[in-house]
Amino acid sequence: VDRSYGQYCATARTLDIIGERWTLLLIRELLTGPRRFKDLLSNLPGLSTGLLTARLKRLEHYDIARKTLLPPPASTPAYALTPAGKELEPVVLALATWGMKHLMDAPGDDEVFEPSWAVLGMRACFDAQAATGVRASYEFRVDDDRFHADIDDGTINVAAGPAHQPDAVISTDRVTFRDIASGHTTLPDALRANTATATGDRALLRELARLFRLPDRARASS
Amino acid sequence: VDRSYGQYCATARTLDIIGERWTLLLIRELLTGPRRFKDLLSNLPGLSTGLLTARLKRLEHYDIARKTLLPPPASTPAYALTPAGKELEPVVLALATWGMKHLMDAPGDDEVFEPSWAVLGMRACFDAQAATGVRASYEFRVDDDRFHADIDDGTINVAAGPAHQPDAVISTDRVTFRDIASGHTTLPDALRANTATATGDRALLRELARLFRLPDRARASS
DNA sequence: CGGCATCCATTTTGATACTG
DNA sequence: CAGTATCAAAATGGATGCCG
Repeated sequence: VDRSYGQYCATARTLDIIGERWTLLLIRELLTGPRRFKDLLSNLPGLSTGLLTARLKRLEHYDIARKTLLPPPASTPAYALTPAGKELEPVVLALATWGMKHLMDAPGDDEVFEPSWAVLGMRACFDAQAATGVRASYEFRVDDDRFHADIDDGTINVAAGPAHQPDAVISTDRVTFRDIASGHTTLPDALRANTATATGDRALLRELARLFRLPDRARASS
Repeated sequence: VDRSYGQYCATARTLDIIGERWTLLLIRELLTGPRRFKDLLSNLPGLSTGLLTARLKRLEHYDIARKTLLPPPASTPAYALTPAGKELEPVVLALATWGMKHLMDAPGDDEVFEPSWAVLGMRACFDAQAATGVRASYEFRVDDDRFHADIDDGTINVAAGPAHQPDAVISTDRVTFRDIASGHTTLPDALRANTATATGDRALLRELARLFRLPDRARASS
């Protein structure tokens, strides 16, 4: 039940552990914060409860994720990455970066979308160079979901949940947000079309386009 | 036969294409240069001819690899990465970096090892900072295999084949090379034990330890 | 050598029903 | 809600035979 590539190679050994189907997407989910069993299921359509259990067990066994309790008043079980698990972020961001450059044509009719995925997208698109000396806190409200990006002199922290002291707040719906995140429209265009609204520091809002750069699209193979 | 995650997400789309078993290891092989069908088979024990054919077809379909002819006098068919395929190097290096830090205990009795894998390891361990202003060409001879690393002011190019004008040449056997690459011994120790020999620029040989740094081992979970 | 095709045993998966 | 248990469908692997 434990199929290994049988190679003394760092890449192969990593893939022995996290190379199975669903595992890297599961890690993607956990990279934006602790998640409950049912939320993992609903964000990974097609994954069955049994397989999710097996994957989580495996991640626990290798000290990549851990079962925890959400802080009160929730006090409900959830899964969170360990430090070793968080160190897999470069792997997921590298996959995302390549995908953004080569694969992000229009969404398929049957493709689902979760705003939290764009949280990782922002980490991948963040331009640390452009952010030197910049200090800003943005809050994003997408329907009922909200998350925030805190930027401080070349570093960024994007996570789920509201910002503590946002300098600017952007509100929009899921479809518009998806189109902005994928480069099919821009925030200024959405503001003009009234599908998005923004409040707060005007100058910092204009900075957004400079801080997050989508890669030039290279091709659109199917 | 084409199972997709069905998510509008760059990570998921990338995994739709290269997430199947064997695919990333196949890309690892091609990242060190064009390879013939039989060499791919022999470096990926357990992969069958039919599955290798299927994987190569898929990579060709997505313009990640291409079937080419090796230059004369060989003139034999081989597979090489396209530019888009080479851009997957950060993915493989990220996997390797994590694996080196967390998983590289002693080799299992049944684990195979190919020196070419260490070529990628060198790219992953290369410290661009430490190499500013350094210009050097190293050749490595591992039994009959040879490859080279050319360093020029913070950039590195590691590939199979001999160096054009090596400043230093290191010769050793596969086992010793494996132990050096995995941090279980060091080049100076191997030289003292006469399991490795080195000729050429002494100063540049000493530089090696500074240019390539293995990560601190974090744990050794099985 | 460089593949493609076929057959078959074994694993992995996906869907669904079920329990504390 | 958080999982277990079950079963059918699909993917994989290994061997082998064939052909240019």
